[in-house]
Amino acid sequence: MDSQPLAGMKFERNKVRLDPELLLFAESGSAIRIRGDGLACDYTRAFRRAEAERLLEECEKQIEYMADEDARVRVFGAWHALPRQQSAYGDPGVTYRYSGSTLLARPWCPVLKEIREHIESLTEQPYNFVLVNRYRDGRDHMGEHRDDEKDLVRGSAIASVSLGACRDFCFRRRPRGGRRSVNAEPRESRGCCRDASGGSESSTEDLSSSGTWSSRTVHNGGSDQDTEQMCEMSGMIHSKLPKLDNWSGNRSGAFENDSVTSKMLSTCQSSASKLKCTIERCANDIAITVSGDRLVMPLEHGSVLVMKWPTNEVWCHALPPRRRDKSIRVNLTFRLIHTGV
DNA sequence: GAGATACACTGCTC
DNA sequence: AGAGCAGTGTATCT
Ligand SMILES: [Mn+2]
Repeated sequence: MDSQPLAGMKFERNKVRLDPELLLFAESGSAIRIRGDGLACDYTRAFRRAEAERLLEECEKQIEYMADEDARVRVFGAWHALPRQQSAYGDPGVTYRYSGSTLLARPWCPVLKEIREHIESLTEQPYNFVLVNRYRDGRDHMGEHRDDEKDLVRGSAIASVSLGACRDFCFRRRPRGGRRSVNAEPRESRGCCRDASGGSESSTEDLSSSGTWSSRTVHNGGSDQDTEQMCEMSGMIHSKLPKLDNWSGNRSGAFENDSVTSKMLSTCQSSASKLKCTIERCANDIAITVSGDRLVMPLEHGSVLVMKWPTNEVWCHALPPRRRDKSIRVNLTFRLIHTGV
């Protein structure tokens, strides 16, 4: 479990199975921290309700979206309209490429500037770009993907601010689009061997010491040396980012209970042996569910989810349709993009 | 230049 | 009827 040489470690996809029965509840108004098995995410409320409402209103007034006819992507050879509205803002000249498309940043508008400043101070990381996705109703969605663009500064975090409708957000380890025959793994029991008892309190630090993810870059010729460098970088940012412990004051209203009942103020920790992932929560009421190999969490109005390295190296995420929902959601993903210089 | 990848869809089962 | 998986059938990037 400790110090093996990076080069000697092997990542085996699907070796680690999530406990399908795991269901975690917490009280709301604060923070969740997920660590382990390649996941490194922090979640908290970033704005109190009234403020979030105002910000959403301003976003609706100020943000301009691509014309529908421009919002198209090509996937698996076919062109499709995006199942959502999209736009991009950022520092002058910053562009972001994904899935063959190039987005050119519009100059910051006041509300995005304001939100960016708040999120920068909360996460202690600068951002020079924000991708805006507007989900008109529960039919709008986003498919599984990783934010693994080369334009992103290696090891930097992505801060995802949610305004409006609460929608589920899913993480999945499995690769999209199963390779056929050649690499197909021999069927392996997909059943839930439920021996949930195990427990074996994994420590929060298994992220940096365990080898489950570290030797494996994704499927593009990253070297072990790259990986080591990223580990170092991640360590740096890791030490700066988790401000969760300091949030118990009234800063940002993170613990203000103006919309929910908040009971426990103690930090509790849960872990599932199969998940090898630690979930810490502070007085929280959102439910994180793990079923099969999916981890699902609702993203509330006024919240921020910080996806840190190495989350996007291995885990896909998606915003699946929720067809019963009728209301809009605006999502802002703040990013740090390489500028040519 | 070869090999991996795919922010989308449909079609199917439950 | 909604949710979630499987399989894309070809351009693009490394
Ligand atoms: Mn994303």
